[in-house]
Amino acid sequence: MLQDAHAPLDQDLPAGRRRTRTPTIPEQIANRVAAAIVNGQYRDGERLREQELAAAYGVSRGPVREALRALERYGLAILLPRRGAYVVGISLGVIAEAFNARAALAGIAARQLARRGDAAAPAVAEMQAAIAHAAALVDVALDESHLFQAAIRETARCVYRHCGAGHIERALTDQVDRSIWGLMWRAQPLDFQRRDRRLESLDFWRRILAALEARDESQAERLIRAEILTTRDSVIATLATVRGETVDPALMFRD
Amino acid sequence: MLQDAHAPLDQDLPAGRRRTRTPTIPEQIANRVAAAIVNGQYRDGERLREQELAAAYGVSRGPVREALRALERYGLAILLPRRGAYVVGISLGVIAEAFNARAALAGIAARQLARRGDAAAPAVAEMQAAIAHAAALVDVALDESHLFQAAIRETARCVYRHCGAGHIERALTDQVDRSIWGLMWRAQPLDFQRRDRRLESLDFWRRILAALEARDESQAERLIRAEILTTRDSVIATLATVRGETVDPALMFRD
DNA sequence: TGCAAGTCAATTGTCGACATTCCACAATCG
DNA sequence: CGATTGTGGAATGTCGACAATTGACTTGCA
Repeated sequence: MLQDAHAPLDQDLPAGRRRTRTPTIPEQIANRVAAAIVNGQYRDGERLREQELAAAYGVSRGPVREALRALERYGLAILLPRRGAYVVGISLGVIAEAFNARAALAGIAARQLARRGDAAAPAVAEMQAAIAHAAALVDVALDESHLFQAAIRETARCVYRHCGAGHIERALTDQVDRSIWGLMWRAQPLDFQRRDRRLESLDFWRRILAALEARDESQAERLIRAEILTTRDSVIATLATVRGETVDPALMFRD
Repeated sequence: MLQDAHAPLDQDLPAGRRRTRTPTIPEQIANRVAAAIVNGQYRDGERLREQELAAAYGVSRGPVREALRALERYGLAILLPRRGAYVVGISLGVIAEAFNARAALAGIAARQLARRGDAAAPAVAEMQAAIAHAAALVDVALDESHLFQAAIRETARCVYRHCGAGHIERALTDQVDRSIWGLMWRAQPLDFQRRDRRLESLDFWRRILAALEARDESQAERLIRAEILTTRDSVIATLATVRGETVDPALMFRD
């Protein structure tokens, strides 16, 4: 795995053609390697050599080291002191479980938010803004789909932020966000490259917002679960094709 | 905050006097700064300058950069690209909440484990070993209290590992472990410097083990909650003295 | 006087070289 | 013949220097 001498990093492009707010070099490297891992282009346990990666991306080992630390944080690699970095193979089952866990948590959060009554007003306002932002990005270029995804992600975060299930619940959601989402939001842009999926997701969130405004707990929970499980199915289907791998059907429940 | 030019890092000690399995330099730096943050020796938002830290610990900026990434992972600092690292002040309330969250989760895990019947056998065996290990470390030196703490931590992990509440529950526990524990196991060695606390904790775990063997769900849950909340009270009391800070009494509930 | 653009010091980002440690292999010994 | 110890190569860890960017200050202009 290193066949792709890759497209140039953003830093190598003329300033005029740069994407919005250029991510740092370590971030870009981490994102590319992460995507490669999620797409199954690395074997489980495969070694990630600093020198190799540095050469492949045309940078020195410093930024690569940082990228490896980031991958470790996302659970996509393990770093053994003095022994190097190794890929943690992510099976489709693990990815499916991540979506399932999130669906459950998000469902609870949405239900609680709907129950909160007027205390949910700030959430609704923020969601409207976030959804509008996402809507404006529906037709963004294929390789910019992460922008749309970020907007959708922000919409979801509004729900978690304001679910108000005590500081404990909030803390948990935050923590989970750091890692499980780490997987998901690497897989999802792949999904949002399809315009119909963008529209579908947008529609889901509009209906979720409506349910919250109507304080319909069950509907809010049902819809947010459906949105996440739909994403799961779409992402898993894509990855299953790319990786030629199958998933335990039991993990793909719909309920 | 940098008055302590600090004790020498382990690397500077002769090999014979080194502690077991010397941590890497970045780890040691991260641990010291983290302890300083938890102990309230930094103000919220205070800047962490790479050059300063490097000079203070007698290393170059490379290891310091890595240590800062680790602190970010623990939620004790935020890193802004090109703008440096800033301390995230951890209030006693946040620490108390971390313990509270853990108490709730651990209680559930213990209950489920007790309910699992003979499937819990491996957990019991591992716990016995871990407790024996901890017992052997009861009289370890004050500045080695982290060794005892590690043994106790392993004991707790046995419960989480085998609680078997589905992959989802396990994943959540793992995720929470990465961050919330990040706070707790930095605060706890402080606590375990007192021999009576070590004995008390050991006793708790022996009783928890007995409850698990007896398959007494309620007792197992009650005890593990009590152990964690006891630790919470002790740690918070110590920190409150050191930092001259008070905590919302509502967070210090007992059952 | 208020605002804008330009400049400068300080700090982080990156690099290449050197030091250290680990692993694999091989030679030696029991 | 198996186990242990020594050696060599390769990769990670660390370092100091240079480059790039930021934010604050100063300067110029309306």
